[in-house]
Amino acid sequence: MGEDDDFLRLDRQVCFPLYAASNLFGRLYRPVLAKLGLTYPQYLVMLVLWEQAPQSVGALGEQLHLDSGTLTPLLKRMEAAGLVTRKRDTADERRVLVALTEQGRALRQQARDVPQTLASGLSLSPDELIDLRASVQHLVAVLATAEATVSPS
Amino acid sequence: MGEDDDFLRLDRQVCFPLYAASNLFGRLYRPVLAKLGLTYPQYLVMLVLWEQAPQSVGALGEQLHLDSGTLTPLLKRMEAAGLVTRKRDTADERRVLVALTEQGRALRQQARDVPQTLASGLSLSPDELIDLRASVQHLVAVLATAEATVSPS
DNA sequence: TTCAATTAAATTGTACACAATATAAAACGC
DNA sequence: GCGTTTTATATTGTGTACAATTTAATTGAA
Repeated sequence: MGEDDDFLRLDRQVCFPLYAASNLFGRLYRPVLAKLGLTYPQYLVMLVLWEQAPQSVGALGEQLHLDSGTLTPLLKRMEAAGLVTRKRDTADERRVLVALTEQGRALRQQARDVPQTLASGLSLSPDELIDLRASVQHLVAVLATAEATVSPS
Repeated sequence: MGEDDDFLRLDRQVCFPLYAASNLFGRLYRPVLAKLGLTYPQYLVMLVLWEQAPQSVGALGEQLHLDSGTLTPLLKRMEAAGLVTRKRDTADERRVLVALTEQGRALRQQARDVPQTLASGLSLSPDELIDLRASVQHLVAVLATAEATVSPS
């Protein structure tokens, strides 16, 4: 194993800590979100819908970088939980519009301090958090571009 | 929705881009790793084993931040694919030692340029990549600590 | 207008993640 | 030594992720 093999070293990977961090975040959120009756991906869907609703499944997927294969069953569970409604768009019957129920809107108040609760256990300075967020946001943009390049729409 | 609700805004979240980036990375790796007969998590296991083998399931899990519920079926598939062996540790029959087969060791050569291939499509400068890696590595350390604090061993 | 492409969701099948539980071996107290 | 506790892995059940395919609606070109 020569020098050029070293790119396979664990501590050289970006993907690896990213993967671990994402899993760890999910695990940390779980008990907090369970009190709201949400899973971590469902919470992210709610964040998107609290910004704007109704939205089509495709629009949700674009923001979350998920496709209908993931979203459809997830949204059905959220519908069963009474948080959202799913209705065919009368203007374009191919689309399904996801809207918030009263309960779904009300949940925002209960979720109000979730971010604080999580952040408070993290011993990261606000500056570190802001820098990190900007870096990862940039990475997402780059990865989304790369994805589009490989499989152009 | 007052000012203090703003922590729920999507563009304020760290977890959200992290989640998206991890998924996007997995999607980007998939076609490349498929040629090696690996999934993305399996590739990470191989990275760990290429550093040192054999290792117990628990030791693997500590490095990958995964538990036996995830690793056991994954390792069984890798065993079925002929990449690793799983043997009870004769010194402690509770443990299972995961070792590389000849094929598993040989795969490292074929994986040699996977990191380059991926990075080349990313339009991130080496410095950006190094900074990002350090930031996320730090985050993992912080998250792992938080996890240990919530549910102490 | 018609019917061949395109588009939007849903479905199918495989592979993670993880909490909770089960099982079995080792360590420990006495 | 022996029962209790702890530790290491496996199992079970739920919920994602995603490629590939299917279904149905819209668009578009002749």
